[in-house]
Amino acid sequence: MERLHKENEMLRVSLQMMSNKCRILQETAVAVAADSGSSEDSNKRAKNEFAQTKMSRILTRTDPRDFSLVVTDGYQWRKYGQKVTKDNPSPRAYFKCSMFPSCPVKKKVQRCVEDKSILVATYEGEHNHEVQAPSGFTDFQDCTFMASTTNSHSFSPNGLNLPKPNTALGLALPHVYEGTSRRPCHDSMDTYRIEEHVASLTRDPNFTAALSVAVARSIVTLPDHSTDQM
DNA sequence: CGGTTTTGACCGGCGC
DNA sequence: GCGCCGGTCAAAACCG
Repeated sequence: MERLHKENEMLRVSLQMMSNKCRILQETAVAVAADSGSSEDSNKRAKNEFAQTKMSRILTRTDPRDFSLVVTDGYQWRKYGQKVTKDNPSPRAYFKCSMFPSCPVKKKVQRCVEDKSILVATYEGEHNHEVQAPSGFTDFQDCTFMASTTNSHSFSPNGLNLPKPNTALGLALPHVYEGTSRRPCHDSMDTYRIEEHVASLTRDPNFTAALSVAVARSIVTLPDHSTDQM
């Protein structure tokens, strides 16, 4: 019984967080537009990178007072370098996936020039393993939204091999598109569509309902030892 | 003690 | 060829 109360509370908190994220997503779509126009050179480079390897980007809004370069996404990362780049005074951190020694995935994390409260995480490659089950459901909550190069406008839930519990959330949350091999990063029309899309979603009571279902399902799919005892 | 982070050095690609 | 710049290495420090 107590567990049920806990789960209800968890569901309520999760829903609250999801709706917050929708707001964040809307805010950040604007930030992306501002950021993408900041450097032509980096755009060119980014375009080449996107064309050559499977890359994706996650934008995370953090506390402006928090200067750490940590983007929680369910994977374990080992930092192997940090560098201050020319076009951004904020240092860029380099991470490798440390869950599997053979996993080729790399991650670069840097603060947005325009809005230092936004962390831009660029993922390179694909994980060749499953993500470890998070110690708590909220461990994934910091992973706000993502841009998959393989499926820029769809609601593909697995752009980064996210685990099953997140799949439902992936279906509910749109991905922020930032760039593909065919299209430039500073596609204002895309940003506009994202904003429009998110705005409509946040106003849509059906979306909220869908979120409830998605969150509920994601909790159900988590291993629940309570069933052993009940 | 093992894993992670920090940080200066090094390397390779690219533009001039 | 040279210099700049981004990315990586590796040793030392740090931490649980």
